[in-house]
Amino acid sequence: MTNKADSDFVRRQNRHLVLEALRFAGRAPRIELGRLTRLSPATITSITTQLINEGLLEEQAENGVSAARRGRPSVDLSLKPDAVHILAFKISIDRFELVLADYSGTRLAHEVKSIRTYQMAAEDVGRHAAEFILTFLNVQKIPAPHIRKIGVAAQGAADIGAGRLRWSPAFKALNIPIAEPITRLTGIACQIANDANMIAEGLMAREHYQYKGTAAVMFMGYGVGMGLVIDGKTYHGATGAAAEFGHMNHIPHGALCRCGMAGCLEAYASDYGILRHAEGLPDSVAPPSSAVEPDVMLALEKAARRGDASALGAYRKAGEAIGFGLARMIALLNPDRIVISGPGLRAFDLIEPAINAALAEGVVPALRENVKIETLPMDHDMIITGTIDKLLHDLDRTVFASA
Amino acid sequence: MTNKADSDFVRRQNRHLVLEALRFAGRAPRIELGRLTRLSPATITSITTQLINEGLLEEQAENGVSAARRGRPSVDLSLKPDAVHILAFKISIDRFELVLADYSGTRLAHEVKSIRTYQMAAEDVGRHAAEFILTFLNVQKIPAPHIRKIGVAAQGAADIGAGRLRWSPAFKALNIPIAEPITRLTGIACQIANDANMIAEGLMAREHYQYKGTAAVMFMGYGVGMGLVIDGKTYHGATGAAAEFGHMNHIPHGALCRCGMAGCLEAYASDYGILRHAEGLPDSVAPPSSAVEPDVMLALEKAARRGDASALGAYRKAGEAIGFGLARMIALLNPDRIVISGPGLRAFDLIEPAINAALAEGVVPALRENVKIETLPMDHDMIITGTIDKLLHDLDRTVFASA
DNA sequence: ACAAATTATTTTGATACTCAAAATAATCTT
DNA sequence: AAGATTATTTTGAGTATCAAAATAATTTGT
Repeated sequence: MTNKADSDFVRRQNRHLVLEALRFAGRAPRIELGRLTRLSPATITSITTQLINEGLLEEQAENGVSAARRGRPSVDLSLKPDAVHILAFKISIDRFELVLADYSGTRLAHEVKSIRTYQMAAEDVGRHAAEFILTFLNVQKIPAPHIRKIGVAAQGAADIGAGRLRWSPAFKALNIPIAEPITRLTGIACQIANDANMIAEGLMAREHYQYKGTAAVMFMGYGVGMGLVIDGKTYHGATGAAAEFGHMNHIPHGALCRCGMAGCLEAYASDYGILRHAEGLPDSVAPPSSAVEPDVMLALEKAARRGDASALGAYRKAGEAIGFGLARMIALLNPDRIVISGPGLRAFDLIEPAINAALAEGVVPALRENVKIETLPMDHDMIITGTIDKLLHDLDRTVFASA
Repeated sequence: MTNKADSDFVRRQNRHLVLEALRFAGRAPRIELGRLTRLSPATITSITTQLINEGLLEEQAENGVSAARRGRPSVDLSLKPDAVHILAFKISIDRFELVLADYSGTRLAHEVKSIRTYQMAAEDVGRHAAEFILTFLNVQKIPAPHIRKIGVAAQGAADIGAGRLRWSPAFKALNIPIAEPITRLTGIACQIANDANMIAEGLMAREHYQYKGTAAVMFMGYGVGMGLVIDGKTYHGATGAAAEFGHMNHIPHGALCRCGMAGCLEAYASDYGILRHAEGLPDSVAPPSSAVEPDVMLALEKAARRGDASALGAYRKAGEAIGFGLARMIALLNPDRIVISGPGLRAFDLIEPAINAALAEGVVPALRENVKIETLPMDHDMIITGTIDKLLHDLDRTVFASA
């Protein structure tokens, strides 16, 4: 059951609609916003003047486009960049990354720090993160109060409500508090999310203004992740740890996984899983604690392309794991789209036949036929992009939608 | 992105709220509706008088409850039973079942028909169904136009949009048109759904007025089904064939399933799968085309309780399949609740240890710990109940919520 | 028996929002 | 320079909700 509606709700909803339309379009005249939102010109005028007065929107001087047309020229509106600033913080193995962005989503500054994460004590992580943030803001000469929100994207299982990282390959420690210490030490609101979810977020936000379907965005590389978009919204599960596709069991009592369990999909299809098979090591060999170097994977790929049987076999096993994993996911969720991305895509042609074979064997054709499988060239930045998108959309919805 | 809001939307939303509150409460005075919906007394008066005038609500004479209290006594309102009538139609192997219900959800008539479904030609199914319905209405002396909607619940994969049954254990034929022929021949609007989804629907509607969580309702018996409730709404997937838990692959290249694939969970955990193992037959033996007789399963259960090793082994295999299936589902969806039901529950104590063992092995403890697993005694009627609930909720939302 | 107290419901008047239609603004065409 | 055309704003109407006041229907107390 949803909540009651009143005129306050109406205004919030429609303000939100206008903001999202403009975020999607980049810049657009009022008449176009009316078309996108289906609101009348009168209402658009009312809402946009309000938003301009609040400093969220601004008129763009040069329009150009309509110069050759008859009639009163339209005036483009756009989000006002300095309405608010946000920080996207990406945590991966031995690496902190920070990006400052404005309200329009434009990136203003970028900073990377190498830092030994794996052995870090749980209670120190937040402090290290906060120090990194404060130094960054100091260098950029931006006072912390100008930042409205920090979004942290990390590998592993995030507990969104508690702002903690339940488990992550970047850390040996478990249940690491992230959001609370950052907020306490910097004074800036902070939320945490899973990195694959952020990719899905960014992808859907970018491609579809009103995407209402169900899509699974898979991500393969040093690990295997997934972001789920269900009925047009990124799905986080009861505690924010949904779509742990990499740790969905593939073979009962199977290969040893980084997470400590046996038989996880990741233990067959991630960089280290593929490598372990290619090297002929038994499934019971413990995975390495740090990421596999890119050139090692490159060498493996080359070997496979030369026809090396054990390399080819390892890729085949990876494809079979992914294929059956996707088959299981399809049976459960009946999505209309699957998007595959990640650095592992480089060797996708070596994996794909096994994926397709497994899909043909693992799920009834009627269901299989109904899902479109696409690949998307990897862009490491997509996690940051998605985090920025999510932060801004959240602000639009929760903060700026209300008067 | 959602739709624009206007005063029309506000009224619809709040009318819906009032209807749902009353459906939940059964009967309640206006003041209580105000509390449940958070609408002001003035608004409740306005909405309820309108609904009464439209013949959807009525005042109840005897209140009784508040007789001993001071002040103006409250007047209970309730849904007016004869505002509308609906039909719930359950299709299972060799069996049609029809229930007539009124707007309050009260069942008015019930009819079962034995009919050979399995060999039926795809194009005949709708005609047989329509004939059954028309005969029923004739006997009950109810003109077809008095029925607002028919809801069909069937085993197997339903294509909700197309109103077809893609695949069902009740029929040998595939892609059977259901909704269209029924509507054409009876003149009554018709929709189709998966039976396990209807159980989930009924369960959630009954237990929680404002349940917002994510739950999986599993159903074990002649087959294995599942209904998913995601963020408080039953989830149907892109084409209405979601939650085909029974046909989620368990073991690659594994046991032969009714659906024609190999290795489906159902091939291990359904009646026929358990029986096949108990009888020591190889996994490649084709499943029977009709349901296993209940007394056969009862005999198997007794054998297991006597300590029969092959029977116990079969139950153990079933538990392992279910346990790993649930583990995979948990990794993917991170639900807060799992409800297990169905006739197979009778032997649940024989299966449970293996389920728990598989869960312990198949999913990281952090995720496992976060989900509550409950069992619910089977009530065959729950499919009908859920179908009625869904029909009425849909009517409340789509038809009666608008002026 | 009757006033006071109490609780439920309805009525009244104010406010907020969208929208259609009219008015105004700013351009191009001829 | 008048007319055509397109974008935006203004005006006036309509419909919601809501707070506060009024009314209704009881019980309690004397």
